[in-house]
Amino acid sequence: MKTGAPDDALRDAGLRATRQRLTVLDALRERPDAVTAQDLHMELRQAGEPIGLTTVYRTLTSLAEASFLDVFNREGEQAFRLCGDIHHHHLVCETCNKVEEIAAAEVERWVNEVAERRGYEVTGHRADIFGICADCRL
Amino acid sequence: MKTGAPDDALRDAGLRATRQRLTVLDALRERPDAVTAQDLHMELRQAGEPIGLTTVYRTLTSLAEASFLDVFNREGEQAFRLCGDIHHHHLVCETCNKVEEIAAAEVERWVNEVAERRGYEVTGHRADIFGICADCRL
DNA sequence: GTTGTTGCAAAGAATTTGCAACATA
DNA sequence: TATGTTGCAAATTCTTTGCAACAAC
Repeated sequence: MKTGAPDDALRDAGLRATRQRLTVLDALRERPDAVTAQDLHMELRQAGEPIGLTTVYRTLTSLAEASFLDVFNREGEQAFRLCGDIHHHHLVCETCNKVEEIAAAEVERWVNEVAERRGYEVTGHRADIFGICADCRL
Repeated sequence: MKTGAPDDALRDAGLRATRQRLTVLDALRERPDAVTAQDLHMELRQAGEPIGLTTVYRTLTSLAEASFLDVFNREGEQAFRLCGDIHHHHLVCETCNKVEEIAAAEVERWVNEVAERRGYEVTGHRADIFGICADCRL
């Protein structure tokens, strides 16, 4: 029994701990990159996990709504990734799709300044960096 | 004959200046906000412009590929907006969808610092602020 | 036992493609 | 006139929904 029981997130989200949902959560825990519902479903099926595409979609959507996942809108589709904190930014490797979280105090400062100067009430912001990680540059 | 002839962009992109493409470009010039192919098509048709949805999609895609438009991936669909410079950031009003461009020297500095610290070769970044503009707050 | 969950099949929405008619250079 | 462009209809792709069988609490 390890810390951070696999179904804590589900309980917290008011979702029943079904085999399928646990499977999805486990898969997400092992990836540093963001996945698509389609891709995740295919991988799980290939790994022998019996789970329907619909369920993958529903599980990812529920977890994202409960703020357990980050949602990335790639062209045409959306990718999901486990996230700890509510607020953070990302460093994304465009080659392997790995996503690292980054702190951004500087950005927050800049956001507030700009918004105030232009008369906006801030409701959110995003600041992501795209690049090629050290491993992929080898 | 005004400066910045409406079809300069098309010429530059190696595209023929057809009535439809000029119509799309004109429409884009009048909007400070990003539009969806579907929405733009509907508006043009309602305005009596004979143009097909397929053509709107193709025109927007071509212009975006030629860097004349910015592409915003909203959930499920993508919105386009005319852009002058290759690089800039945005202040987006979530109520009226207006998009203002903002300078972000501070952000550029932050981007380079973070990337270097983590061993990434920067290929791009994005920094947008979402909020409610002064007009919409009245 | 209740009530939430699953997953198939079908519906939907956004976008792309085949192809014959047509406009631009 | 030669080649790029249009637009309809049909095909694709991602995502959602209806609903009956089923699993969690």
